[in-house]
Amino acid sequence: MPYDPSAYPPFAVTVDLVVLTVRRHALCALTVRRGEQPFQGRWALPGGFVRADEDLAQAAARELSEETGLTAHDPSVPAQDNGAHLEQLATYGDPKRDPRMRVVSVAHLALAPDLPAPRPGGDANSARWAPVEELLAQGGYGRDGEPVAPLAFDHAQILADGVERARSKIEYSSLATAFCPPEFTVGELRRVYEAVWGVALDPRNFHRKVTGTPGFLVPTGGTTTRQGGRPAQLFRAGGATLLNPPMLRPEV
Amino acid sequence: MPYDPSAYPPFAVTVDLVVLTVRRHALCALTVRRGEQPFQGRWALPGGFVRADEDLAQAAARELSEETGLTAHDPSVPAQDNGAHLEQLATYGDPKRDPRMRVVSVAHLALAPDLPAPRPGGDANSARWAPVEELLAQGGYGRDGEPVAPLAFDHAQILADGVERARSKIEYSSLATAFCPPEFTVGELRRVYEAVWGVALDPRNFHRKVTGTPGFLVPTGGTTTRQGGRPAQLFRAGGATLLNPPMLRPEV
DNA sequence: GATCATAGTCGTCTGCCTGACGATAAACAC
DNA sequence: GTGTTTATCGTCAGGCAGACGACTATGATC
Repeated sequence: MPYDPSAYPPFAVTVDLVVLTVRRHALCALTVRRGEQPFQGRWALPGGFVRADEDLAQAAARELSEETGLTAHDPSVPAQDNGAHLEQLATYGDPKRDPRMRVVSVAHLALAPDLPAPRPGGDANSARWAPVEELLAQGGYGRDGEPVAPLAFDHAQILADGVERARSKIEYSSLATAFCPPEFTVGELRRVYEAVWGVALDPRNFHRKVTGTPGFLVPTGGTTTRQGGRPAQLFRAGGATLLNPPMLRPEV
Repeated sequence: MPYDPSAYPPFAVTVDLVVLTVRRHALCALTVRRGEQPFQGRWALPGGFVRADEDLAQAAARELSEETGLTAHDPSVPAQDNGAHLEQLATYGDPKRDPRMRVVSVAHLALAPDLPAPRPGGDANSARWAPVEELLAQGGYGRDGEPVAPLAFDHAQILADGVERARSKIEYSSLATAFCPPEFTVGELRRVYEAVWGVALDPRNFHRKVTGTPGFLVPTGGTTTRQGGRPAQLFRAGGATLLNPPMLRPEV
């Protein structure tokens, strides 16, 4: 198989982002409204072309910053504030996924704490956080009864894969803290798990589990009552990244 | 961000394969000798360009077939014979990973049973199964005392990622059976786990665990003594793909 | 201020799973 | 027959998770 660099088929390479957060007890994804054909006016995942001198991770971090203002965590620096977790998800390269030309998209998954407001690009109507439940309800209806158009391109599949990755990854890693602000309570962390998994968890067993896992949570000393009820201890994420034994997602 | 299809930077897209098998109690990977610059004469992972009308998975399956004669399992058809497991691993796109041009490589992971002989391409000296331990021993020495040159390009990183994926995936899935022939004994399956993880497992506890997990193994009724000792029951892989609870990799 | 609702935290109990390991079974080599 | 090898069954103790009772500390309401 002789290697002829001039004979390779030309591709465009993009990065698409599945940016997840937890808002009002629901797992939400960032979507942007497409301004051009194809799929004009439809919602899509944010993304863009990889530049000629850019690594894939750099391109994903740049797109994330452009769309949300978030900076990506450097994985080598564990306990960082004000940043999102960013990792490569999978690559999608069906020849017909973009009708215009051959585009291979390297999807990335970002997990972010709840942001004050969707500030993407400055354009008001062009971006929003939408519950993944609505986005993935194919041909269904949103919470307000409006019919929901499916996402552009193969973005519904990409989103589904990203959500599944997030759901399984918070089982055996401490990634759920990426959805939380720098300081958070055990109850807030539990509501993250409940929103991502879509189940109810026993507060007592959850508390025992997360406080008993070494390196998962570090108490800051402070307390808060922002959730109402008895004041709760505040924690920061500990250094541990892998939970052993893992959190178990309830069956059924 | 206006979308200008004529302004995208041109990329070449390839698939690279991490093909793993278990031979003589060791986890081995398929490597091919490079015939051209750069890295001429060095060992590399098999791979090649994605064709213009090909899906990424199709390209990976085609390369796998060309190099090994294996056909890839269709994941939608569970209990298939004479095929390898094939899944996407990750995508590598550092701008400098190929000195000639911008190449993005979508790496795939294939798990295959021990093959009679490496029959890649027909060229004798151009391909071999090598223990991953030797391939990843950076600047180390192989089993025969010969110094080992590291793999070409970033293939050592790709191989390491593939091995780690395989090691973690046999924990919670039934994928270890992909390393076994269609019918196999509990002891043979245990040796697969031992080779992939590089640890020794208790035969009695292992036997209890795998035979007690519903859907993992289906007895065929036959027995064999091909491993010596008392005849062992033969099994086929059951329909279950996820093991719950998982096999636990021993600590340290 | 008493009462209530809400959320957080600590304990107990039971069942399941795992790791350590003894014992037996069925083949082959000599 | 004896020894060696591998397979398979059993036992026991420790750890962890699910179910759930009890108590604590706030703010809201009357």
